[in-house]
Amino acid sequence: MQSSPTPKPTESELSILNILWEKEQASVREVHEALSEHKISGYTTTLKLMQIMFEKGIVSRDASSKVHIYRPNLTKENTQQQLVGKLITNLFGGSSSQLVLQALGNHQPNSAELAEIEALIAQLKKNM
Amino acid sequence: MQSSPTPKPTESELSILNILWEKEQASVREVHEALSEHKISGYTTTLKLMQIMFEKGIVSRDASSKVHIYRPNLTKENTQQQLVGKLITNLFGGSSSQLVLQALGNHQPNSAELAEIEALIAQLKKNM
DNA sequence: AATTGCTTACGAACAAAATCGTATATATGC
DNA sequence: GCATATATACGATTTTGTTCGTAAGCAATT
Repeated sequence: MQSSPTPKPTESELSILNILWEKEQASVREVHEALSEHKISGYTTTLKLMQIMFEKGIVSRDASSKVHIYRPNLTKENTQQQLVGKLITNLFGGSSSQLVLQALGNHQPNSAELAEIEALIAQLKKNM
Repeated sequence: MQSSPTPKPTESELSILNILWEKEQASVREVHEALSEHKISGYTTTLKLMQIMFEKGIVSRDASSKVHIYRPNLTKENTQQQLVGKLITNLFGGSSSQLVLQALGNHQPNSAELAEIEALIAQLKKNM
């Protein structure tokens, strides 16, 4: 449809976005806390990253109180779509089914998930 | 099982790997030629990238003749697996089915591909 | 042997991302 | 009012990736 309004987030930015998506909104402190579960880096590093994301337009923030509150500007769904699309193009020769086979083969879903996938496939076949 | 022996290839490196996977092996000139279809950059840029990939262990090369012949050290399958796994972890909360639904929903496969996917699903169900 | 045309080697410049230290503002409790 | 704690701002550094210019080697042709 149209080109992406914001450039692809970096890996660090993605980590932060994941937290913002989960919490809906958060202060730098909260993000940093959550981030620290998996990664060790200074508070000001997280701060700086989030400031840069703000400059890039990846997040917005409410600066009306001392503690700024950040919100994601990208939806998780759009970002997933963008990155999956890139992966399909760059590594699967544009074939989504190749990606699907790869994903299913190496990360077995449970039966409920399988049912969901089957339902979607049935849907797709109906619309062909 | 064990951590990745080679670090994740960059995007440029991935472009080169794609060509090497297709050709099985190639000189810098051949890679550069193929690369030029999509991207414009100097010959020495491609050369340098491939030299760095060699230093990183991503490719190996036969330097016995003047024109060095490069080969990929990573298989396409392993690299796909690695990157898909990362995507599932980083962006789909570890749920492969979420990725699959996303991929199928936004990049409709044809009926032959659908059949392939259904076959794999049948296989998976049998083994549960 | 000199020129031409290709090759690799290598350093340098540039850009982007990540990290952190320090300065400064502000609110709270004494 | 002052000290303390916590916040943002911002510059500096480091690391990684990308790009290219230039040098040097080598083979073939003249």
